[in-house]
Formats: sequence, C-alpha cells, structure tokens
Amino acid sequence: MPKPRETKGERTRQRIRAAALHSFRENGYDATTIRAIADELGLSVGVTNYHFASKNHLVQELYLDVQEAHRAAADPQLAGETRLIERLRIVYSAGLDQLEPYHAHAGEFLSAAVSPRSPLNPLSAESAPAMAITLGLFTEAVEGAAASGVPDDIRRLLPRALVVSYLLLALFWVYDPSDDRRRTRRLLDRGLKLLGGVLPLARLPLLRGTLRDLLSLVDEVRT
Amino acid sequence: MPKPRETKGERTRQRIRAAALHSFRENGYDATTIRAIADELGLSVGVTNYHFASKNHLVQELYLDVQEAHRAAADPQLAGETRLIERLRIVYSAGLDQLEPYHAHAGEFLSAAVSPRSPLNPLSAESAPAMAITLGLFTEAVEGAAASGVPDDIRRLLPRALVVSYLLLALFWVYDPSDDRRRTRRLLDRGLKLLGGVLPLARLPLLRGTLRDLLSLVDEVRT
DNA sequence: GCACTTTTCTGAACACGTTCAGCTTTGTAG
DNA sequence: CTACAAAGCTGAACGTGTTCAGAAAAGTGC
Repeated sequence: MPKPRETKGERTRQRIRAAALHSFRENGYDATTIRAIADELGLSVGVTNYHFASKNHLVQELYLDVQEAHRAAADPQLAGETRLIERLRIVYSAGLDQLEPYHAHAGEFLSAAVSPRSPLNPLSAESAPAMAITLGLFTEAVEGAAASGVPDDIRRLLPRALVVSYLLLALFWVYDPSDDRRRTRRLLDRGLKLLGGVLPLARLPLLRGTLRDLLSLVDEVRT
Repeated sequence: MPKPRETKGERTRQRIRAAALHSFRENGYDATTIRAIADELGLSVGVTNYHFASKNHLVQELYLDVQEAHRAAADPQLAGETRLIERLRIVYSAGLDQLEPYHAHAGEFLSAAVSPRSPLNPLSAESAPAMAITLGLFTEAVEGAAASGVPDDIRRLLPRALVVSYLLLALFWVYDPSDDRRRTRRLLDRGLKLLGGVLPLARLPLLRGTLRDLLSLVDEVRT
C-alpha cells in the first residue's frame, strides 16, 4: 500500500469536504444531508461532526471556494482595464457570475448564513478569510484605476463601502425572481452609472463633505 | 356551560397564538418548541400544525404584533412634530424601540425570516400586511411634514426608499453587538443628519436628477 | 513484538418540526 | 332523539443535525 503522505484523518476530511461541496452544488443546502454524505463515503453518521464542527462549517468551505473563484475570474479581466467604473463593473459582474449556479437554492444558503452565531455570516471570524478576498478585490479595483480626480480621502473610504454594497447586491440577487437575474444586473448597471456621475462631484467642496459622510456611514457597518 | 361565541377551534387557535408569542418573547425562536407549547396547553403535538401551517407562521403573528405596536408608538408622537427629519426620527426610533426586547434572539428570528420561501421574508405575500403598516408610517411621516421645499417627484419616491432603509437599519441592528445598540442609534443619527443635508440640495437642478436616480434605485428593491 | 497513547470512527440516542390516518367532539338536518 | 357530516384533535412515525461513550485503528516508545 502507498505510504500516506498525510494522516488518514486529513484524507477523510477532504473526502467529506468534496462530497459535501458536490452535493451542495447539485442539490442545495436542505437536500444535502449529513447522512447521505456519510453513506456515499461508506462512513458512519457521526464522522462529519468529528471533522467539521457543524453542517454550516461545510458550507463555509463552499463559501471560500466561491470567493476564490471570484478572484480567479476577476483578476485577468482587471489587467486590461484602467477606468475605475469599468473595473468595478468587472468585480461586481464576476461575483454575480460565480453565484449564479447557486441561485436555485440561494434562499436555503442565506438562511443558514444569516444567524449572527453562524460561522457563515459575513461578519463572523470564520468568514474573515473569504471577506478578505472580496475586500482585496475591491481594493485592487480602486487602486489600480487611472488617476480619476477622486480625492484621496474619498478614495480611501471606497473599498470597504463597495464591499458592503456588494453584500447588499448579493442579498438583492437572492430575492431576484426575474429571468437570468436581469433585475440584479440592471440594478448594478444603474448603480455604477450613478456612481460614475457622483464621483466627479466629489471635487466640489460643497459635496465632498457630504459624500465622505455617506461613505463613512456605510463603512460603519464593518467594525 | 357558557355558549361559545366563537367556535372552539378559534379559541384553541388564539390560545396557541398567545402561548407561542409569549414564549418567543421569553425564550426566542429556537427555544420555543412546538411540543412545549402543546404541553403547556394540554394539547397534543399535532395541533399547532392544524391551526398554523408551520412554526414560521406563528412568528408571522409576532411580526404583525410588533408592527402594530410600532404604529401605536409612533402615531401620537408624530402629531406634535412638523419637521420632516424629526418626523422620520420618530418613526425609525419607535421601530427600534419595539424591536429592542427581541435583540437577544434576533439572529434566530432573522434566520427563520430570511428564506425567500418563508412566509416571514419581508417581500412575501404573507407579510404584506405588516409591510403595509411600515410603509403607511413612512408615508404619513413624509406627507404630514411642513412644506420643506423638497420637490414633489423626490417627495413621492421617499416613503418606499425609507422603508428599504428601515429594513437595512433593522438588519444592522440584528448584528449590532454594542451596549444598548448604541451603534445602531448612532448610524440612524448620522443617516438623518446626512439626509437633512442632502434634501435641500434637491432644488439644485444639477443634483436633483442624481438624487432622483438614487431614490428610484432604492425603490427598485420592491416590486 | 509488545504495551500504551492518540487519532479516528461508530452508531444508538436525543430533540426537533412536520405529516397524516384515524379517533373524538361538535354542529346540523330531519 | 337520531344520523350524519364537519371540525377539531391525537399521537405514532419520519427524517433531520447533533452528541457522545466507547470501539477500532493508527501511531509511538521500548
């Protein structure tokens, strides 16, 4: 037999992870049962809870997977674009693209994700790595843009505010019943258009303070 | 025996409703079990599902209760105030006051409420009556304000946008770990200050279009 | 090879919301 | 009062995620 380079436990853990993620994608959250996963792997029901604290912690793995796919999809596109708004469009759009396969069961996942005690809620310590990816993407999108005349203080506040807006867009997406999520895409389009119109106004002293207030208000959401 | 003015079923229904709401307030969503309610009333486990389609439908009753308390708390205060921003403060504040007793278990309720298939989610048909109360409150707050120089088109878009912002504020409140929800109160305060600063700008042609775009963007959320 | 420890796994048990076939009570028509 | 129908209620059964005492397997020191 081949000498195991990892412990047996680690191998089992990865098998459970793979089976769970596959089933989440295929059947959604509710229809993915701990027992079915164990059966499929020829293991007993208790084993998943030995390797993962809870079913939600398995969703956390999926969550991270999606965020990494988001980055992988957005990064190459960003390389060829310097306009701020278009860079943001790339990041938002790529994110929605990654979410799309899960829309049929999005409500189930949201419900599991939303409790403040759940490891899944975006503000929890457990999802910090996934959130870091998103924040990184928006930071990159902003910093890599050609000098756009946006004042520095505004520019510094932007990424975190954009992350919040992204979470809200995703929330809207979950509830969007329109074909191919056209309404979400339209909301994004209108939002970007609005932002494109507003940012140049930041140079007017009258509005700069107001805009900064608005952004730091949104920032307030993250501690 | 006293002749029942209502059917026996209706009486049982109300008893279940009362016991459930009491337990929700006392113990939260998770710790309120269908079995405990049935036991307390000396009934069998299946009976709640005869009178209410699901546990979530019982939460719906609580939901409506809270909205009605919201209106009852806000209405008399509105009578003595004509300034728009202050009227809004009354509505938001009274709403947070009503929610306060549930904060300890807010995550559980949110989790139950959030699935698009749940009768509890704010966009569902079942919660239309509760949402109507909230929309009515904000409409009243806006329409009852002294002429504030806010253009009519803006004014007309305001109530629904305010409802959306109220839902988002409530979402923030759920996750607010600060003592006495100070951060939520501060967010509200800052938001109102910002709105007070922005609304007068609506008279400038340059900004009026932008502001209208923003409001109708937010309106997009409800359909 | 043996004794011992640590890691990994087992599966019965628990409490939960929900279902539903059938039982009991209430209401109604003659 | 008697049949019959409708409304109300029962409680066992199901499938769920999670727990945990203890069995089995893997690892370790001598």
